[in-house]
Amino acid sequence: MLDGQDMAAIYIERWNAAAEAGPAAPCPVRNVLDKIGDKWSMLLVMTLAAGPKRFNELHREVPDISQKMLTQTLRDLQRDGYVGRQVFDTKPPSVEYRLTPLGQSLIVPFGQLIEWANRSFDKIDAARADYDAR
Amino acid sequence: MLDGQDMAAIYIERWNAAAEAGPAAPCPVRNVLDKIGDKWSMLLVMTLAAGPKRFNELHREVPDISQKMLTQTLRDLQRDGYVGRQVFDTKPPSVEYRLTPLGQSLIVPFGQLIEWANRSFDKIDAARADYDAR
DNA sequence: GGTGAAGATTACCTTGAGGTAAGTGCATGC
DNA sequence: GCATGCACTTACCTCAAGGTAATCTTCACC
Repeated sequence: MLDGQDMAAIYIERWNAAAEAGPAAPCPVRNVLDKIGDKWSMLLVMTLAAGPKRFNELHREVPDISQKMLTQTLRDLQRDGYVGRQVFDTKPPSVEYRLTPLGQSLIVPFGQLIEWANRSFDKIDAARADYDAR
Repeated sequence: MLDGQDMAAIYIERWNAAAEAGPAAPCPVRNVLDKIGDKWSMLLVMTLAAGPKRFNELHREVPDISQKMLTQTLRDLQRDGYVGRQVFDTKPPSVEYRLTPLGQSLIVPFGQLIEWANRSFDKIDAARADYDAR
């Protein structure tokens, strides 16, 4: 089992390798982190964790997202292999999105992070209040 | 032990609660994810995982970052309680940054994610190549 | 023949993250 | 007395993420 510092080393190593290789070869870890940082990707992944959903069904469950961003985020997730898209030849055609095995495997470590965030956010809040008081 | 779907539920629940409460109360989970998504925060945290470092020492280890962003990112991390800042009254004064216990505790789940990213990036690459071929 | 749903695409605009470059105050080394 | 290192700060600029709103196509329904 690796500990925190080993993970740190992996990230830094990848980052530096990518930096040397130039902008053409972005850091693979950053690649994943960018997805996690963006506003909708992980919310959609988590919504799909409950099972496959259709386009408008997703839109109803995540009403804040615009149609444009829903389409675009789903395309990105599909391109990276997190989500599969299946068109059914009904009239009008319906489209179903579901997590791929890769997408499902992300839920495990990502979930740990959610759990940490959930456990820690009052400490963060306290730290902020403390900092802002000065 | 919670499974992936429970974590999903936590995130979605927090998100919706924040959405209802209005923009004044942002989602606590998003808060953490935003830090993870930004370009420098986690790279600095991981760099500090090896031990306390001074300002220019950090700058030397992460040469791509600008002074402005280094200062700003460190301030943000300090505000959220991830890093501590200690000034030594030497001449010229030297400043040391180190992870707090909170910062150290983040390394564990974040490290899991790094490990996942590291294991999975060739699958992602393959998915992209496949997608782009069409 | 007008309306509405499904699953998008397009043009346009705003905001903010992050980069560049220069300056600051102080002290030591040459 | 000039340059250099430390730890910043400030002004300015750029670019891309994401929002809004309108439009499209095909079919079913009334």
